[in-house]
Amino acid sequence: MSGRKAQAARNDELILKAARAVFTADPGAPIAAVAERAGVGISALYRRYASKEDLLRKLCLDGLELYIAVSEKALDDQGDPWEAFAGYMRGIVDADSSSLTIKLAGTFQPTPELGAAAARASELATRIHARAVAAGVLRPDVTTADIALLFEQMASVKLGDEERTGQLRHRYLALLLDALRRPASHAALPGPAPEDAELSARWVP
Amino acid sequence: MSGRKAQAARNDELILKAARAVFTADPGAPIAAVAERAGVGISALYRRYASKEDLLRKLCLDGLELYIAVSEKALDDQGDPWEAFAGYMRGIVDADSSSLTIKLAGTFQPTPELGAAAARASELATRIHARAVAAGVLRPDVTTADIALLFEQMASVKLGDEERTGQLRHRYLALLLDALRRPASHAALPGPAPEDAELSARWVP
DNA sequence: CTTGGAACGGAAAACTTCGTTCCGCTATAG
DNA sequence: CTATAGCGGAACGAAGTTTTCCGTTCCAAG
Repeated sequence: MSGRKAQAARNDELILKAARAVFTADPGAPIAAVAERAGVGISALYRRYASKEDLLRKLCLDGLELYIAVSEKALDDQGDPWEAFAGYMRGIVDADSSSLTIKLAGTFQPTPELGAAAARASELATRIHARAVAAGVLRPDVTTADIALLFEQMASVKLGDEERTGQLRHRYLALLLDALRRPASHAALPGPAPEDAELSARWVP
Repeated sequence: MSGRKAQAARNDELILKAARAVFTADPGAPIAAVAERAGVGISALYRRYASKEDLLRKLCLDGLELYIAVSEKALDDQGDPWEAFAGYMRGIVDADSSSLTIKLAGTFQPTPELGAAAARASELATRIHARAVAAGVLRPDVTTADIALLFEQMASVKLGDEERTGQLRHRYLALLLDALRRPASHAALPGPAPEDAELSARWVP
């Protein structure tokens, strides 16, 4: 398979990848930024999606499905209960679906399909949470909804490039897991702490 | 004191309060939103500030000064080292200066006065952190810069009205303090956990 | 070869949003 | 009574964004 058709199929992926990156970094980014990042013209976008909202919906759904996939894998893990739970949280933080799913929510009309996926994601999160509580490895006064908000807090961390941001998110997730775990067991924090220079870089426009 | 002059003096305060509330909720809000919230016309704003940037600078400086005041009060606290540190963190979260100071940074040309205030704030934060570490009450692998990023994470929590948001921030701050404290001592979480309805409310535009 | 049309690039149209200005009005100070 | 500080909000102009549109390219079928 090659030629024009192949190029088009490649662009499908290219555009989605670019859109995910751009809107994850800035949920209010213009469509032109996506096209530029994908290395295609604007019309290549509009050939595939009827409107910006359409593209946003697609991204949101993809994000939810990734979330669901990570959750299902975590539920399959029948090993150490705490490690299964911690692995779940690390997986969700890596998936970075909060950024897209939450921050884009409210910017478009949700479809039934999207609602169904959200319900499924919520159900899985509840099961994972319940299992960890039942196993006695999770602080019992933290609820499923708490976990959801904590994910958003991890997603709010943004500093430097994508790699550095991920590193820092895991650093604070480790701190959080320390607070969440029962019985307590304080692990070392991963990744280097932020440098002052990293912080102050945000002060210059 | 009454009459026209009094009304103007009252508007001074009204406008600043409205601006703080509006830009805290949405750093990119239009100036018209501030006027509406203050219950005044747009010209009342422009009589006091030459431009939007001017107003933003004023807010940022006020936020930094509040931060400094809270920090100085914490440094004065010569009681239990952990309580002094925890009180400091609770104070900063209540002041909610991260939302204004950080999220507005980079949107305007900083003045020397602003730079000086930022330097002073940073110095105080370092002193407070160092004191807590020296007293052995703070997890030693957490740096001053870590604390700054953790403040931002608390500030990223936004759910329901202002009161509910504050409540939740303190809930997660308590969790965080649990992870930060040495030797470990797990306190109960304050405030009710988020309800599912609170979370899902964000899905409807 | 030729050619129909899918896919594309990118300029321009159409629209939105926002900061700022301006003008007419009101109520007070003098 | 009058000059004017202070104000409300419509009007304006500059950006910025989404969407359309049209000329071009390139593959594949005849």
